[in-house]
Amino acid sequence: MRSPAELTDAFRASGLKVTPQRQLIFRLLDGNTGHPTADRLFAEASDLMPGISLRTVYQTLNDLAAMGELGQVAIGGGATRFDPNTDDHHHVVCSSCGAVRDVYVDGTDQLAIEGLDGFAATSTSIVFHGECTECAPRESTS
Amino acid sequence: MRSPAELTDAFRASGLKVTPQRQLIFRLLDGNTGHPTADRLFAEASDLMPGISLRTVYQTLNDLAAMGELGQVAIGGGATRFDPNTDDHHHVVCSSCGAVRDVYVDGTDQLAIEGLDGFAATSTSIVFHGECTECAPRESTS
DNA sequence: AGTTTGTCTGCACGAGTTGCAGATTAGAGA
DNA sequence: TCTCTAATCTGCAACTCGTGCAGACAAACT
Repeated sequence: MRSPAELTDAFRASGLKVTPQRQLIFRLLDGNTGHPTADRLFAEASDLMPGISLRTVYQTLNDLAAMGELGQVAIGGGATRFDPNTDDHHHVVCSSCGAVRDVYVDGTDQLAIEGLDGFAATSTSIVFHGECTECAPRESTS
Repeated sequence: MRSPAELTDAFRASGLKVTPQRQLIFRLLDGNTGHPTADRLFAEASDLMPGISLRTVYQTLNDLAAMGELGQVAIGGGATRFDPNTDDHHHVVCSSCGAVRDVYVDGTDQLAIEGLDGFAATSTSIVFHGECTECAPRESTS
């Protein structure tokens, strides 16, 4: 995702208006590596701008995603996770707490895919499941 | 997923009962490569057994998944896709129609993952996105 | 066949997300 | 700066996917 200032220009260039609500969301996402849900961002935004609507948060996130400035991580189950990191990367998800972390994977071009059968794959998303350091069993201290 | 007959034994061995509804669902899943949603299976089941409840379909699918007989494919967006194929495999999803197909990927062990940072990854799921042969632009015949 | 215990159905509910409408405001032009 | 128009905001209803619950029912052991 580009910087809040650049997004401001990009929004106007697309005929979209730049409101205080949107600027706030730009700032909350800028450099955010926590892969927040819309609800989480709404909570953070509400602290800084009481009265902001959840609907507005969704609207802005969808706009950003449509512009390709924001990724959406499909882990199964709960709410959509948003990711301002638009680099070519993948994710690890903690099976216990649901934490998501960016990982960079090398060697995806060398994968031998069998069974494509005419299907043209244009992008790849890899999700690793495991346990984060917080949730990992610490020397079985039970 | 094992055969309907084997599942019958496995269910009973787990203290679960084997009902006509469950047997029907076993049969609908047996060899099914369409990655159906619960709703889709409910529609098919309803044709063969009018009056069957969607709740029962969910219940049975969850039981099968808990027993490890059924996989769940996390593509973003819609309903959960169920997959009776329990081999070590991955998926391609058509961006246009949402069709899902199994693919076998070789070389996942050679992937170099950077940024794990203590995170212990125990399983990997890869989803390729692209267009299926049905949806692919056919020589731009427009 | 009788009894126990899990299952079925139908419905209400809950999470996550989107559609809609009226009030509001960004931003271009006078 | 004032005006105008189109985009946006908020609040609420609605929608999708999935689960909890309760009473009727049936599988399967004895």
